[in-house]
Amino acid sequence: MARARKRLAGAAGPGEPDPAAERRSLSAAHSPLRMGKALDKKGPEGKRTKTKNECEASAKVENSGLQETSEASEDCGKNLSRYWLMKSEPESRLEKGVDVKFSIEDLKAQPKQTTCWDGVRNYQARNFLRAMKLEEDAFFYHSNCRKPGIAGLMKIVKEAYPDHTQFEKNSPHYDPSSKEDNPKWSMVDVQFVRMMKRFIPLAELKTHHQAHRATGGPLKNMVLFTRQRLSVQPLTREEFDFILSLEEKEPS
DNA sequence: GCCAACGTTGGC
DNA sequence: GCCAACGTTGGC
Repeated sequence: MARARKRLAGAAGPGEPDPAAERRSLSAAHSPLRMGKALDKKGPEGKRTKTKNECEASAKVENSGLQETSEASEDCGKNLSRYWLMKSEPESRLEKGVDVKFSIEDLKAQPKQTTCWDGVRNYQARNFLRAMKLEEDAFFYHSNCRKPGIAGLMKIVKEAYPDHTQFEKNSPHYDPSSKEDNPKWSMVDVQFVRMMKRFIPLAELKTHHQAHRATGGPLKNMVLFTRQRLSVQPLTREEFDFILSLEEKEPS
């Protein structure tokens, strides 16, 4: 966002999590929570970002929970492709006097249609950012708005690096506990790929999720529903492909 | 380490 | 605007 808004990820407030909390989150495995996107710019880029990590690290972190391990281990070796869902608020909302709004239209309007995904302040979400690799696909999800749902597709164009907003006192995402020589929070850069052929509303995803819980369908464990509030979350390939297939169908 | 209070997320 | 879910804080 250019100013963005993002939602951040974490829930907690002021700030800074302690190591124990971090450990807990990591081990917990997963869950996604929420997130938001960010904003804007200040620097070269503006919005939120993601991170980078390697296979090993990422596989460990992530897998722990959310996805299946088997899948994860596979990834590590070869096809490491993973898919993501990242939340951002498309409607204006002030956070410490700063508008965190950042919609997919805002992303499209950025230079090179690229932004840094800043403002994530939740350990699980941060760890997912760190697990992201170049060229991976992510859904751009509109949250906390009149029409929540998946608006489009973007891809990771820069792996995780320190989120500069954690050091900026004026940022709504300033974290006084984070030190320059040991940054706590990360972001990645994302680039717009395309709008969904049709907007996929949260309600529709939920309907499928509920049906799939009974039938064993692809959305049965979708993190969007199993871990509320996670702003950066992983999707399996099956989840990703199923959601893309919804584009061709009539709204349900 | 437990756990109650607190604050945030985010759908409705 | 309400409020349920849930992560974080901080006393003990």
